[in-house]
Amino acid sequence: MSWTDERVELLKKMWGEGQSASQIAKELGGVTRNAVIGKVHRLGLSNRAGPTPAPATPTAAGAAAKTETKAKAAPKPAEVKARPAAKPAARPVEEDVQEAGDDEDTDTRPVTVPHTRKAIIPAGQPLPPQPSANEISPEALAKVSEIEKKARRLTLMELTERTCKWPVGDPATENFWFCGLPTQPGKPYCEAHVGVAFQPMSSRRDRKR
DNA sequence: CCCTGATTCGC
DNA sequence: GCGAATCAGG
Repeated sequence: MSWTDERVELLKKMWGEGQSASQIAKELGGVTRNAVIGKVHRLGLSNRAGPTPAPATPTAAGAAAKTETKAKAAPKPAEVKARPAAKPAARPVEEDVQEAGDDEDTDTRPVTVPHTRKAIIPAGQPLPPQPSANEISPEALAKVSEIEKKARRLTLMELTERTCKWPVGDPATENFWFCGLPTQPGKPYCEAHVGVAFQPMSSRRDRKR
């Protein structure tokens, strides 16, 4: 594979969006993350952080006469600070806040759900189906509610191929996350969630209610 | 262990 | 220019 205009464009786009080199590599296909990183550097769009005014390069003073003069004033206004930033806004907060007086819960809760929540799915990848009030073995359900306490509570961006992609909570709420525990080899979910995600055809049928 | 980007250097 | 190997970290 070679770096065609299209591929380079996609690379720039994704890199600009804060995607990781490996993700970009997978998207492009035919290249490794190393190739992507290498290209990124050659393109000179490495530091995703704004034009960090690091002119005071003490080292560049005498020694290395590496005339790094490729800085064409790179006017990159579009260099948005696309930091993933997973705001910890809605943290359960289970600590006994011993504030001076004011014990009368002043309603300092994170955020209230916009009453009009229309099950909005966070754009993107194939999200696993919620088990809803289906017919799932109570054992499995119990197992799930158990592990959800241990879940890593990852954000969409933090998911990788080896993190459980089981969604928890309401996507329209701050209180939404993905399990994130280690996936079962070959599966998109962790052991517990595989249990409720993949119901054996037979058991489904046999389940008489 | 999983992952991240950065650098080097033979091709 | 390219990217595997390697480095340096989280």
